[in-house]
Amino acid sequence: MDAATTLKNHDLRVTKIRLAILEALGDGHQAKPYGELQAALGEFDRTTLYRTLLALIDKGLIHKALEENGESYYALCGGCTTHAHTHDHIHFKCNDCGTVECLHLSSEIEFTLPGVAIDSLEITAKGTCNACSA
Amino acid sequence: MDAATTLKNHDLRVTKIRLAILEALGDGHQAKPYGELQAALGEFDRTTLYRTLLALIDKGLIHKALEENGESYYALCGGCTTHAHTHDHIHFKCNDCGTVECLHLSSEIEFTLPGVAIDSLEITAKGTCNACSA
DNA sequence: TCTTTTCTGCAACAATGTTGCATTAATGGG
DNA sequence: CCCATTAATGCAACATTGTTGCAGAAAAGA
Repeated sequence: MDAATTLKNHDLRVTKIRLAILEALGDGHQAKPYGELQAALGEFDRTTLYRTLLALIDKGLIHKALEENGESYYALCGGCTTHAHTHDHIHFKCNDCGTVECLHLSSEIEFTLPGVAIDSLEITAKGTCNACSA
Repeated sequence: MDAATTLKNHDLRVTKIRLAILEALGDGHQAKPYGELQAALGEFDRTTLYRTLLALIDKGLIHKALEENGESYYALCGGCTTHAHTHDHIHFKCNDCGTVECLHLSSEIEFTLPGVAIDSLEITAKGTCNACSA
């Protein structure tokens, strides 16, 4: 399914910046920092980028993978559907190359905390990726 | 051990703002957002607060518990020593009252990712806390 | 093509992060 | 207790991101 169709399916009009963002996010298993998106989409206004990201998040097309040093990382919601990301979805950041990947675990992470009800889990792992450790 | 001694033990001079920050962070199992710290420490310059937080983090007295919507939450390194927080340390945020707590798990969370070497894990759980679910 | 609805760009402002520099305060020695 | 040294603080200034209002431009469907 192409990007334009995806947008229509989510009640979003097909516009240049939306197509450009979806293209910039690539195959979706990698998250990109806001700054990189802004640089890649320099032809568009910063406010428009900001609002477009909000719209895409709202409609479940992308998600904020992580926030680090005041910068947000965004990624396509690949397999993830609109409903909450489940406990088998984690983000991995390579300390060497800076790449942030969305990964799925084969099994869910489980644990309980006394007295509290857990709605969502955000798990960020940091280390060295395949390519950088070679 | 009082705050002044703790500071000295970590190669930090004992100053007003440092004592005030340590006091503001209370017993340490709860993380406070930057904005709240700044409001509580209004008598000090914003830059000084910023640099003092960096210094306290650098010396292992406090840590950044989480970052959300561009705001950082800070907490005392209670049991944690200077070395990295281990996999049994998580942060829980109550969606109702906004409280962020540092919690320890009885068992470490374990999982592997093919090909990558994991150095650190950050786990943030969100939901409803004990008090708010009552 | 026209109309409606939404999106975009611009202006403007708030908050946090960050650095340089001069002044002030904390420490340890005498 | 005072002095010299070293580190911390406050101020100014600027970068980046987040955020809102509003008018003009563009998308969608009839």
